[in-house]
Amino acid sequence: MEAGLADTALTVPLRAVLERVHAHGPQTVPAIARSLYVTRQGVQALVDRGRDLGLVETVPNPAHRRSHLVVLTPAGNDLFDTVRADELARLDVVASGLDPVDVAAAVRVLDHLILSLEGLTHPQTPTTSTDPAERSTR
Amino acid sequence: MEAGLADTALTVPLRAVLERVHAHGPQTVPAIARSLYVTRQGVQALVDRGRDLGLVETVPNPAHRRSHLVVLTPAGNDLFDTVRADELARLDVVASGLDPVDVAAAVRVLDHLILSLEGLTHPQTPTTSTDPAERSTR
DNA sequence: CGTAGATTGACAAGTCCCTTGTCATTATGA
DNA sequence: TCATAATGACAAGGGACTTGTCAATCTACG
Repeated sequence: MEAGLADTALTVPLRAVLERVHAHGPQTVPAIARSLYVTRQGVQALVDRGRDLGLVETVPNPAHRRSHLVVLTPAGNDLFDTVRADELARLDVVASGLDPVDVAAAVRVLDHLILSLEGLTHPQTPTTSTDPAERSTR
Repeated sequence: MEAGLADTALTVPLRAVLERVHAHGPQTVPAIARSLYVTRQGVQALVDRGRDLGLVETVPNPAHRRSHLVVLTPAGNDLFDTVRADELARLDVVASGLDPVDVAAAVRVLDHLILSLEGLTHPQTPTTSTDPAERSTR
């Protein structure tokens, strides 16, 4: 994945933030942090850099006066689409040697691992858990 | 995995170095670095810390006057065994909900991914490639 | 309605891992 | 033998993450 980011100003964690906003729409910094299993302070630094790069911006949040929503700018959206297309092109080469049945099984295993490890390492609130719809994608 | 290291002086990368030496015996720093896809300088720093902790030591290398071999001390070996046992205990809980057939398929997929991505990102010498026997373990 | 507790923004200090770069020393192979 | 590659050692720097703190805001309950 890093290879596809080489020509851009993105890093892997920053790409993860963009992906999250791209897939789930405007969110607050703490919401992104919870979905990525890191602290809000760390995500805040990534968002700040994304804003400096003109890839994201913060808009008022009707549900909270101080906690703004992070959204993609047109430039950020375009860049993410480009990076994503680049990754998929590389993946096609890799996928050519894979059995779709095996891939489906692998997805089941990894989904189970994510859920199990989530239970092992974060045995608290199951409320803000990761959106299951995010997994099993492609 | 990090959870199992919480009580120890280990970090995830340092654990990886110990695992490599544990599984493949005495090796030079550059050899470990190649197997982990990082630079020898980075591994050298990890080995230095491992030595400070009394977990590894360097012994003369009959094949090279300056490039010593990294080996586990008894303390390092014991600690790794303990950590490993701890991890397996946790894994048993996770594995209870997994279909062995799916796991086997997942291993095939991941092996393919490792090899394919290795080809994509390191399109050079296939000589010092990762030992295939290391994968598909348990 | 008011207040206690939780969440959030903002700022700070610090650690860990990894990178690139350099130079002298040692190995390797033509 | 000699050019090239690999290695050790030292350095500088960056990126990501953590913990800690305090004030402002939100939420829920009495």
